Parts: sequence; C-alpha cells; structure tokens
Amino acid sequence: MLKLTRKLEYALIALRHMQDQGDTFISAKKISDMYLIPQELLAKTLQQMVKLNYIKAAQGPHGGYRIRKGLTEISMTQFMEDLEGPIGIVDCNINSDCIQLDNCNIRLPIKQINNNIRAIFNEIRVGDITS
Amino acid sequence: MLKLTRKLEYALIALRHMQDQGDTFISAKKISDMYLIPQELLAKTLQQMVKLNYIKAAQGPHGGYRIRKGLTEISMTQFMEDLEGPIGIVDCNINSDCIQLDNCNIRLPIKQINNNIRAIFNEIRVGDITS
DNA sequence: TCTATACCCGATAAAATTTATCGTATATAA
DNA sequence: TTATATACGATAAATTTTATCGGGTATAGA
Repeated sequence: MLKLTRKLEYALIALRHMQDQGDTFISAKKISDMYLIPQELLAKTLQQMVKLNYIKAAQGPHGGYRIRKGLTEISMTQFMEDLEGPIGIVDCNINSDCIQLDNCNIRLPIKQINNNIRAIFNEIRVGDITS
Repeated sequence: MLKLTRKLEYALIALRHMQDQGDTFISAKKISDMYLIPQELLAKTLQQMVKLNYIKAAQGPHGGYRIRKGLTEISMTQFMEDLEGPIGIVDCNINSDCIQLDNCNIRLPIKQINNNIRAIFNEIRVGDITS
C-alpha cells in the first residue's frame, strides 16, 4: 500500500550518485555493483531517463551516464509521473472506468487526499533527495 | 505506485453507508450489491473491522453491521495501519532488511517524505470521508 | 424445533502488478 | 579488431493484491 516502485528508488539512487560525480560518465554496471541493484533493470531505467533528457549517455568504453545540470530543480511529481505515469491513490483518479462511477460514495474526499499527496511531491525537488 | 488497496476503499464505502444508516444493522450482502463489491471480500473486511471494534455485528436474520459511534474521530493513519499495516513508501521504512542498508544514499530524504505522507493522513479523520 | 438468513474464518486460487532477465543490435575508444 | 558500454523489444519470475471456496456458528421467526 502506498509504495514507491523500485524503479523510482533505483533512479534516485543513481541520480544521487551521478550528482556526486559531476561531469564524469559512470556506467550502469558500476552503479549497479556499488548499490547492489540489478544491472539490466537499472540500465533500462537510465535509458528511460536519457529519453526524458534527465541524463546524458555516452557509448563505448569509458562511456556511461551523467546527470544533466538543472535536473535537480524539477519537482518529484514531475519526476515520478514521467517515470511511472500519473499518481493516483485510487484508479478513478486516473482512468475512470470504475464500475461504481456515480454510485461511489467516497469519490470526492478521496480525490482531495490525492491532491494533498500530489501537493507534497510538488513541493519536493529531485535535488532535495539527490544532494 | 502509491495506491490505496481495494480493501481500504471497500471499508470506507461500507463505513460511509453504515454512517447514513444510523443504528440499523445492514448486511454485507446488501452493501456489496449496492456498490458492486465482491461479497466475500467485503464480508472479510467487515469482520476485520468488528475485531478492531470499528463496527458492531449482529448475527441471524435481520443481522448485519452497524458503525460504532465515535469511530469517525480516528485518524486515517490509524485506520489504514489497522487494516493494512504500517505505511511505508519504501520497505526500509518498515522492515529494514534491505541489502543496501548503510550503503543507501537516499534513505533519509525518503524517510522524510514518508513522514510527510503520514502527516497528511494524520490530519484526516475517517469521518471526513464517511460523512 | 426447523429453516432461512447472516456472520465467522482459515485456506486456497486467480489476477494484476512489479521486478528481473534474455537476446540482439549499435556505438566507440584504444 | 576487440572489449566495453548503451539501446531496446520481448519474455519470465516473483510478489502482491484481489477474489473465492468450504466449512463453521448464531439467531429470528414460523
């Protein structure tokens, strides 16, 4: 209940590490070894972050990834939703094909809570975690 | 990611309905029919809430459940943790057998976020949702 | 006392989601 | 040319969530 995915954890751990490395490229393998993260899974996550322009990749020997400057200013909401899709503590906050629909007697208050949680993550920058 | 369980949803829907019923006992079947909730699952959830002294059960014909007065004053944190166990957006906030341990570079900030989320649910009463 | 209704509860199964791996391709530094 | 490293679609394994089954007990009303 209310768990972050490992993908997000791995992404944050990697970002934090890259942050400490400055301009140096670091390979997925090194990070996965260092933090005991499954290599291929981390690699995929890093590749996704490249597409999102969160980080920069370099191929070949001495290649790897490095963080994009300024990334740390984006909100955790943005970060999480970029990587995992919309935040919704119940499904009807996302796709609304619930069989209950109008019949549901708790929809509005739950939606309000969802907003509160989103607000928390709006206030937190990625940099608050990675530095 | 960050989802409430259906059990919690069902429990809240049921509580809200019971709230509207006052002292009248209402059966699990009636509620499950009304809100299209799987009957046995709802029944189990209601039984759990009886044990927690959230609601009162009456057996036999015309039996069913009714809400305990004053229940609505408890916090959502208490409610959720009673029904589903501790809130923890990452595992190390709960059981701490993570292979990372000291090596983890994001543990503290994540723990802080967890506290923020718990704080949100501390501020919300069950009655804010069920009435 | 019989019967229908309804709660009680442990065990199991099905479904969905999350997590991890595989296989193949491409880029590049030395 | 070779070793290192990213890119990426497909698939598999594990876990968690959701739902069901099968047997029990209590009790109101005929």
